[in-house]
Amino acid sequence: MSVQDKKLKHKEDFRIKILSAAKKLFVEEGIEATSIRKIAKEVGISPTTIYLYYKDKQDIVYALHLEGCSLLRTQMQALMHVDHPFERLKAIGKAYLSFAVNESGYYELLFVMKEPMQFLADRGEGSVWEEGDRVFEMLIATIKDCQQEGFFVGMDTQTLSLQAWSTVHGIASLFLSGHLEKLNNLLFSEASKAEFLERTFQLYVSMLETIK
Amino acid sequence: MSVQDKKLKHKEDFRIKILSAAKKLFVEEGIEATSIRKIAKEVGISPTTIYLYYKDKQDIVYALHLEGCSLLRTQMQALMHVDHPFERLKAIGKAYLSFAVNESGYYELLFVMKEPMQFLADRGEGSVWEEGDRVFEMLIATIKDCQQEGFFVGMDTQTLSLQAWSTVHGIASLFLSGHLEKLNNLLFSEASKAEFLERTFQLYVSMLETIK
DNA sequence: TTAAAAATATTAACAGTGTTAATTATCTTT
DNA sequence: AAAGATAATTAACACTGTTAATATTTTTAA
Repeated sequence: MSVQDKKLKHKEDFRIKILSAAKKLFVEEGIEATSIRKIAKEVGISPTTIYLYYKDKQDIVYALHLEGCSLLRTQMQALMHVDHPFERLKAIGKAYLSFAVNESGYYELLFVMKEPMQFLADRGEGSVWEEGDRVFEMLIATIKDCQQEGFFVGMDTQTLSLQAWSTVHGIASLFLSGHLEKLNNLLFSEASKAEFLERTFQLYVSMLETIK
Repeated sequence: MSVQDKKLKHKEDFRIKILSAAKKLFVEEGIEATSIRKIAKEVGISPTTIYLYYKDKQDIVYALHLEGCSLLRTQMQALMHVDHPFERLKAIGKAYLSFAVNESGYYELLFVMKEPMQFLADRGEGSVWEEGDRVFEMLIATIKDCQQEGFFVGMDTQTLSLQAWSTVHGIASLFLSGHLEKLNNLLFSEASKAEFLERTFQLYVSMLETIK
């Protein structure tokens, strides 16, 4: 291994070290409470050393967001084998909601926080959220398959996909932000907390089945 | 006017002064960039003086959120006279989306940020988001009216209401967070930006019409 | 092997943040 | 006018992200 390769490896190793420290902290204490200084302490280096491996904090946040993206994509990819497209669509929706609940930190990073999108915007006007695109692509493909099987005939695929995403994102984000909990009209007990996502999702599914 | 009344008035005047300074800053520079120190400078007082009138920053954020709530409620209230309940439902949905676009700062304060809900949670476990409740109540009432007119027969009113809210919130929040913009699959031009909200909303409306 | 050069890491520092304690100024009451 | 209560301020703490200057280590060249 040449010296140059060693350097690159060292650089990559450190990037990973920093990132996993960041992830550990942000899982344990939340994304807001995760500072550069705490990450540095976790890795055992000086705070400024981090800037040799990441441009700034947004860069770290973006890198973390990429990890979340690939995790979600992996989970959804496992469902792409489901034969019947409408069943697959339902499975994807459920998986998305599960991801929101079980990986709430990642979910906020991917779909709620502005930072990752701002990072892309800073990178240039025409920059694209490729990792998000890949995930969304699976939804589009599934809905296209549905249409070929006679579902949603004559409807615009893109609008349909965006609407499906909006629906699950809407309920997931209201849930995670704590808004549902504080709404008296929904006076739900601890037990039925997660059930609320399920019920709303099921209603949407039944609406999709009706319009067929 | 007694001395005690004068004191109360002075206190209330100052609370309003601080709040409108906060609102001005957060409209001009965004909510993130609005600090206690900047608010104080805007009012022309010392930063610590603010703590004589508001418990902490979260308290100010919550007060600001209340103003946003009443603004949204006012706008929606103006639609409650629409006779046909389904037409009213559509009008409410449009008004909600308009609020999200035209009062994006308030929208984030009301439905995206965790702080106001955290403020309630800190106030006690059984605390309720009354102002939000009042807005949501209008949606529930409208959907109930729809059901009495033969729409959505046999469906759960609460779930239906929550699902309607989720749908519009989903598209609004994805739009405001910048996620839609960076999605290549949606490659939308500047002109069609707002159109995306409209299209997705219309699709939902047509779905509601279909299930009738 | 040693001296120069380059890469890497650290400390010090800046300009901010929210917030509290101690101190000063102002107003109210006796 | 003096005493007491209220209001407002300054000073300070413990943080934040980030940059410049300095020190250390590693690599290259003589």
